[in-house]
Amino acid sequence: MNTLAEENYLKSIYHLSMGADNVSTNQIAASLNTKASSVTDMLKKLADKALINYTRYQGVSLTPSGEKIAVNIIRKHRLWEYFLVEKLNFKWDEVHDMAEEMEHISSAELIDRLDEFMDYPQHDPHGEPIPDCNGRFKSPELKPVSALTVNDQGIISGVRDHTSAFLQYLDKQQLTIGKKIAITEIIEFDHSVVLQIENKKEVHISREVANNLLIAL
Amino acid sequence: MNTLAEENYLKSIYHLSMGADNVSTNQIAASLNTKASSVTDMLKKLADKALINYTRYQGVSLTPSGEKIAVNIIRKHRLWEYFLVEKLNFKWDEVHDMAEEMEHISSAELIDRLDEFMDYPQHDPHGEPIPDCNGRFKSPELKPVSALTVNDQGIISGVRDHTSAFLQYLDKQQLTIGKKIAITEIIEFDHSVVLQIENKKEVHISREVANNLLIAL
DNA sequence: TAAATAATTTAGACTTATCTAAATTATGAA
DNA sequence: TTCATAATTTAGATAAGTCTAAATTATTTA
Ligand SMILES: [Mn+2]
Ligand SMILES: [Mn+2]
Ligand SMILES: [Mn+2]
Ligand SMILES: [Mn+2]
Repeated sequence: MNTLAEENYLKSIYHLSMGADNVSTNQIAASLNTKASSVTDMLKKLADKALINYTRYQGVSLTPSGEKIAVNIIRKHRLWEYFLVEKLNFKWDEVHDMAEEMEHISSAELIDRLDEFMDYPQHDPHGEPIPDCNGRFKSPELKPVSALTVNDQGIISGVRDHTSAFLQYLDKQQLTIGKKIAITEIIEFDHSVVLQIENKKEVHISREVANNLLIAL
Repeated sequence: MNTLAEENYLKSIYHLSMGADNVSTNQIAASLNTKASSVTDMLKKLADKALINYTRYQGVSLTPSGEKIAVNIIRKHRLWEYFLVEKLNFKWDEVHDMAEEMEHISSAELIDRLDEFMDYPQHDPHGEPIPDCNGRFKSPELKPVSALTVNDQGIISGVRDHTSAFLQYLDKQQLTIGKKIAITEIIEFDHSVVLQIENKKEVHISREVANNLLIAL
């Protein structure tokens, strides 16, 4: 098995790989709140274990086995988040830190039973897809509200920012996962957006918010 | 907060304190599968943190704050074991190792919600009492079958041995928690015991088994 | 009560994961 | 293309937790 630190590095590299295909030492350091020199040390260790492709100064990518481990950690993270919200009634902005601990519980049998117990949920409380027990999942095509135009409509299906502040703001505006929205107006001056929620309430959101709210068309 | 290692030491000292009131270095080493010298190092650390009373060569006992931490770990261990058996359908011999990991999940809010979700169970799958959120619990007076005499009857309420081998044997004999039993005969030659389960099946158990099966009268 | 033996502690070393400071390599602006 | 700057790696420390081997203290036993 891998240590807790190794698992966190692999997960971080996996997430950072979504953007570019080679991840830099500094990116990893920033995402794990650690120093670049610590990252270099760990990269050597992960390369020795054949979990990453690493050549000095060139950044890293996950090998298939590294990716498999990362996806499994993410599966566990998202299933526990779903459990916390659906079974223990936590709010979607409260569960991330707990799941950061729970994702390291090792038993595969446990997580598969948990998956079954919750009836194989497809998405976590933030709209992220939950990999199945073989690590497979499909990421639906989501667009930020900021990429839509007037009269476009769709369903709120994810968030880019997972901070409590943002999620609580969305709660207050009733901009929660699953809600249907339609774009009413885009203010050119500041790129803020007016939208209508399920044919009722109208809300006016800033460009910042529009950038971080993801819609399935 | 305390490290995982510190928590395991406190829990071990707590359990060993049930017998005598001062726990020895070697006892702790044996229970944690480590070496006496490692234990000594940790005892100094725990004493510095005022979690144990320790003077060289004299063994240790928990301070009130050390005991509070230990009981909390035990609460978490037993609640997770209950969850695994009652919600995820694991067998009582399968859950201990998973709970050893889960007991270190730190959130108190999480464990209190889990407690509520399961409707405040009083005992874990092995019959051990589950401390409430204030650390309070009552240990019922239990006697091993080996301490009973012919015609005594009672309810199976706990086990001394938690190994898979023993628990699976009990399952096979239908000697499970909650079953009512009555002593039919005690064989003097080898101290084995014949007992009747809920007025039906008769089983013959060895002295060894009789010593490890606990009854509430 | 004095050895012998057992229990415990100390000394010194190792591993993992981290850090700061210094050295090296890469990059991009002039 | 050259050099200043940014990114990355190396060197050397530190802390937690563990180990083996040696030293110390306590306990038994004769
Ligand atoms: Mn999360
Ligand atoms: Mn999530
Ligand atoms: Mn247990
Ligand atoms: Mn138990």
